[in-house]
Amino acid sequence: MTKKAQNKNARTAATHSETKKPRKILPREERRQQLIEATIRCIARDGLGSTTMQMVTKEAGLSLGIANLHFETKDNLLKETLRYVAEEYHSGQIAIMRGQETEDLTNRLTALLNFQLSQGVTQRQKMAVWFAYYGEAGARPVYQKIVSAWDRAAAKALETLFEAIIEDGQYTDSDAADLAMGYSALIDGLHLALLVTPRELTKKQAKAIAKDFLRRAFPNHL
Amino acid sequence: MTKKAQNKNARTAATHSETKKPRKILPREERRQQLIEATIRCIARDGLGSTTMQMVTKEAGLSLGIANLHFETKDNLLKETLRYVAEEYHSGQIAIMRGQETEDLTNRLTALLNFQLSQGVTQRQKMAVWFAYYGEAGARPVYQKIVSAWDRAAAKALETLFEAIIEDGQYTDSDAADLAMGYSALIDGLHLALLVTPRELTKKQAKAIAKDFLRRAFPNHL
DNA sequence: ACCCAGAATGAATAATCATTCATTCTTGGA
DNA sequence: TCCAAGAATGAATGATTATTCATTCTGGGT
Repeated sequence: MTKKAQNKNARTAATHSETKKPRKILPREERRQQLIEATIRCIARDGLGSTTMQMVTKEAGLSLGIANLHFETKDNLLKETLRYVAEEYHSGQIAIMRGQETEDLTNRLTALLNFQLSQGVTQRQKMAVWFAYYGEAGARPVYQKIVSAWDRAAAKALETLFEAIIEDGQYTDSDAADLAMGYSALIDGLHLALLVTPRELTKKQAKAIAKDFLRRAFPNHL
Repeated sequence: MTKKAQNKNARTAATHSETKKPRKILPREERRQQLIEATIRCIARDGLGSTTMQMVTKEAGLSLGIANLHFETKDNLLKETLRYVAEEYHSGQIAIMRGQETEDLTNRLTALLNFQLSQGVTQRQKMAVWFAYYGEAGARPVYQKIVSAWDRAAAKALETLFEAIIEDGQYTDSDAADLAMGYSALIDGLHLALLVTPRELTKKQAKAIAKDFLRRAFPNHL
């Protein structure tokens, strides 16, 4: 028997021991989530530009056609992935800023900072996806649109928090809007530095730098 | 005579008035620069991921094969484009920071800020290219390598400048390295905001925010 | 005036990819 | 137990793309 014939047999015989994969059927939403998470890993590993359907479905351990079955098109899969990451980050942020947990402004501020530079947010996977989309945002208005609603909500919440702190601490020469924009720009910039030049910046340092910014702005609170 | 025949003639007859393009021969370096600039425009307009050789060469008004002739591969063209943008930005920055023009530290500081948020640097074209590459940097070490040498040099120059200012102003409780990292993160974040949400932030505002950061850090100098 | 080195062209090639869909398989309910 | 609804598969298709290279053209040197 030739090797070719053996291979053919192996592929034909359903009872062969090696690499049998019992097809599993799951509800639509579970599969969608599974595919979104595989997409995140692929984008982080290989970049948005060279992520293919083959890679994503293989990463998820499923067949090639599955992504089109649940997302129609690749474009759709990418948009849903961005939506997921954006929602995860921004909703977490906003929950802290609107903060039911604590009335104390200083606590809310440090909780926000700790979240924004937390292990979960600053893992390469998440930041890589984030900046991959930013990189294409200039050319793809649809990406901007997905993020902008969340972005505005987060900016508004931050401004409101800063206003309360400014009033509480009588920082009369500070503008809440400008400070909020500056602080979120700083956080974005630190995320970028953590992603691109991790050798030059630890998470601990990043936290210290962000805290410095807040201390200079609100000295009576930190 | 049919329309088809006319078209055929038009294409064949070298003397026809319409769309004749006298082939021009230029030295290698000029063509390379022309192609790099076309690449920048394409990345800004359509994104790094969907920029094709056809688009770049058409944008440059040249034939399809020309880019491979002068850059060997598309990958090479993209790397050289990044190198060009990185050099333009960082060499400009560093020249100001090392500043022969003025010994005055405050002047040097504001000159730096004005350059970093100048018309030339903050035009969509340049920022879009910049962040398109950052978006892929996580997956493409070669991009990190191209930028990192310049990046370290700029960071070093900024740190040196800040050290001088700290000594000059006796800001004893400030760390030059942390301040420098914070300031460049802030500038990066402002660039990102100008690119992605230009409606929410003007260049004037961005300058005011950056200046605020420096004022809080070096109150006696600004 | 006239070559010819090499710059420029673009049709052809080969590789890669997203998407389709005929077929196979799974499982909850009758 | 058995069946049908529909979930999952992956070979095939058609579109797009980077790259090649035979051919054409240009202009500086003789």
